[in-house]
Amino acid sequence: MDYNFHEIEKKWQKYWEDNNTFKTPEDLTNPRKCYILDMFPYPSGAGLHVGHPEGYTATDIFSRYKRMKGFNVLHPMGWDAFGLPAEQYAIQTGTHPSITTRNNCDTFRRQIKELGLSYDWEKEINTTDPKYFKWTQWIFIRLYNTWFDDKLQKGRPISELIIPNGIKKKEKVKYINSRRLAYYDNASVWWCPHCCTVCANEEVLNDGSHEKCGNRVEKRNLKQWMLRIPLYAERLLKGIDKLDWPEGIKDMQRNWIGRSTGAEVDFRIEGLNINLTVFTTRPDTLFGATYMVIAPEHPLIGSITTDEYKNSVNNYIKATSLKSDLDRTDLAKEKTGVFTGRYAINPVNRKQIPIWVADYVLTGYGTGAIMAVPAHDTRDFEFAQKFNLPIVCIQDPDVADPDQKKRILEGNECWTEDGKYINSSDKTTGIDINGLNKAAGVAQITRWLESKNLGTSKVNYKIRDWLFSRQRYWGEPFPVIHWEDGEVTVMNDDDLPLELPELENYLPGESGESPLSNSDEWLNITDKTGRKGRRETNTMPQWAGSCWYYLRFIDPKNDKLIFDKEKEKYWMPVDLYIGGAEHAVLHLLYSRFWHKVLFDLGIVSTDEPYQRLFNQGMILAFAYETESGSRVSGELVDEREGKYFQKETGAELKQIVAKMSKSLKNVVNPDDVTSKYGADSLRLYEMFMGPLDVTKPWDEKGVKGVFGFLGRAFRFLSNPENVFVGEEDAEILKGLHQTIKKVGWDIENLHFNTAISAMMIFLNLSTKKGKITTDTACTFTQILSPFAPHIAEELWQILGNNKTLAYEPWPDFNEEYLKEDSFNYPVSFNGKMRFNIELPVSLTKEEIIKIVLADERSQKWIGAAIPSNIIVVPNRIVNIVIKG
RNA sequence: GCCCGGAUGGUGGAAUGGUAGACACGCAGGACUUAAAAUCCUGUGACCAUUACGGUUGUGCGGGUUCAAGUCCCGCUCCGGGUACCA
Repeated sequence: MDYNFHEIEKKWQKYWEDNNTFKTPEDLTNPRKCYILDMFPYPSGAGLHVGHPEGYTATDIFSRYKRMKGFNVLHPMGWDAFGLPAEQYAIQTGTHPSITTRNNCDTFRRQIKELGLSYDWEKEINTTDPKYFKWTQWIFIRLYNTWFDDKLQKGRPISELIIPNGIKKKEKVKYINSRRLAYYDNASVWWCPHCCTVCANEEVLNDGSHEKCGNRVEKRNLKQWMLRIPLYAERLLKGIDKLDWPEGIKDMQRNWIGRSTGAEVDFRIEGLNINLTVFTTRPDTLFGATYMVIAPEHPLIGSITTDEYKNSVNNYIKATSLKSDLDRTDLAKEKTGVFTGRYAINPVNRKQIPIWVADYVLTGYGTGAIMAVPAHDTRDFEFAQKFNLPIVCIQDPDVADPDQKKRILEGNECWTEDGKYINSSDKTTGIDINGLNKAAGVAQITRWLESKNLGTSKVNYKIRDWLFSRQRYWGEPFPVIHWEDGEVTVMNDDDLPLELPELENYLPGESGESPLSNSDEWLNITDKTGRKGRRETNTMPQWAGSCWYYLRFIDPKNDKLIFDKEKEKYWMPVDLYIGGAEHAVLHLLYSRFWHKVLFDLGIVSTDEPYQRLFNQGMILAFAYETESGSRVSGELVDEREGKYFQKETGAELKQIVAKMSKSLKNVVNPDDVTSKYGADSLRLYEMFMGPLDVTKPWDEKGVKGVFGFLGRAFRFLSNPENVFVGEEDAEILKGLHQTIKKVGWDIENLHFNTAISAMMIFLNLSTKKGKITTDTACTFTQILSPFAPHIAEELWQILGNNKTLAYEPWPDFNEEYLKEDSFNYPVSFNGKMRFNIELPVSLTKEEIIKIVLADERSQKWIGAAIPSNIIVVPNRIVNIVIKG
């Protein structure tokens, strides 16, 4: 019988749909549950690309396998459908984004269904659906009404916030607002003039361009919604350790949070009654602090600067404010700065040190001021050299090179590693750390500072408040009203959702107002007392919907609650979460943050949302370049003897591997692959290409390979002449059970490429033998089914079964069949393999040595010499060591 | 600069410290066919032999540990990802 994949795939997709085969079990008593989640896609107008099915197939195989293992499986799909493209399209054509979104979702759903993925479509969600974003708004209200109790390291309802005595009524609101997890305030934010919206720091690329559109961004001062994610820094950091995530991703999150320990130290300012507080990770180097630097935006800059230096400092501030952040942070640029005319007192030795202003000190980190230790900090060293500030070495460096040592001791080279302190004592203050090493020095100085009330140990984090508003139309509206008397209120839960108004004009205002401000009717509101208010016109960023979608999947149609508590308790946490590494930090960190808040409020039962995470690698594609660098589409290329030529001109081309993109003319459309080879082949190829987590190039020739395998499998197993009832051949039986064992183990570890290879080996064995039993055929079909479900269902039916194999128990392997009575020993001499010898496994080491040495082939390698050592590793290797 | 990851045939890739190159692609030869496609069979790291059931060499480079290293350790090179004046 021919392998007619078109017919087979259509037939079984219809069967699964008609029978609701993959409906999530309602019964919550089965203790074996598995929540398997994909990072849901943004449904773009372009439809699916071959990168999508990679992760989806992986989770699908895992889901099908777990169902066969007897687990209750939750495996849903949905749409992260808010976002700019639909809005841009609305601006151009007037089509409402909801229409564009619906069409795109329809395309995605159709394409996904054609891949035979076993989602429970009753659980489908869409972030743009008011029934969904009602709850996104509901969570925002929770964030707004939560404060973080630092002592308990826990978020608590704002009603439990203790207001310090003596706070006046007006100050009280301010105080409360200063503690909310969500707050509204002026912020210096990145503004993209092209998109007319702000963007988060994370959305600005290294070169200062907007990630979404590629245009240059600029700073603006605007009123924005922010989330106090840094309050959860410690929790987010500690939580990482327990997670079964790739170490690389964990490190990225740790780096992003950026915890550093050190001390805050107060410096008295000469001639003023104020202190300048700095943060340092190296309080031990206080004796080497020869000057101080404050950021140009430092609040004390006005008071510190002396009259004489006002002009130059003001000019400097003006100059830096004109610089973009990009210019300021460009390391290649020379450091700049000016003297303020003022001096501070170094607390350890009472020495006067000058205070400078320089933009290499950032206002947003630490206290926005530093003590500069040029001898032991490369940035300070650079600055001191340029401005001829003193460089005092206070550590005898641990280096062997005497020349280098001399340079360091003389202050001509910077030393940031460990060493023994010198010049680090003072009689008047009574402190002395000379001779100590770094760890001891840090501890002693910190203790001394704390005892003298001059400083405290302190932990700082790089992570900043999360800019949470966008000047867009197509996003979740904030359930917030700004009243004419200045009060800000959030809506009642009962009044949610706050839906988006219909608009004629989707263009954002250049002033930083979202298109929502165009709708007067929606915008203006009056309360019972006649007080006028205006709705918040910003909308939430795209992250909002994806921050918690995994929770809604549990109970997507619940219109009373965000989800049923019992269901949440049963299904959470997500057992396997697969998606691209591009979300390593942002989505996963934001999502963890929200989850922890919900956990603190008792809304969810787990502290972390995603127990096991895996990142699939990107799929690249070959592209062809002419000598001049222009790109040639793959169809216009001839391959001859491993070289590539342009069909038209005959010119030789260079083959490169690159991201799929329109400009490279190397995009592969999954629909084309499916129509040519079928969904099972596409699935199998995506898994067979290589390990799931690495980037790998798409090669259509590889699809042919797995297509051939499926064809052979189908022709062999569907032919009654090959399948018989009776006793199975021992070799086949052994091969089958090896395959069961390997495939099961590989699926658990997401090693799909080697699982497929094992099945190929078994099929090759079977076809060589010519005949297998019906039992063997059925078992093989079962283990193939998670990978290539359509063909497996068809074969299952041909083999005489009458219902879906989706819930057939996964076959067990029998160790008995795997046992060998002999082993083909490789025999090596001095580690070099020379020949093989088949020996019974029951032999002792001595017996093995005897037989091997007696073998004539051994004589050739031993000759007249005497073996000095013979290593026998049972069932592995024999190694004979000969000296001389 | 710092943090991660990687480098294995013509290609994608296999290998709990134990026979490097499984499996697949490609290529070559053969069968079937009027022919092609499809399918099936055989061979295929390189080099040297080809009288062999032969030998040499080989996992980015240089050292080391070990009876034995693609795998472990030290020092590099190159490539990819993240991050960056974070005190």
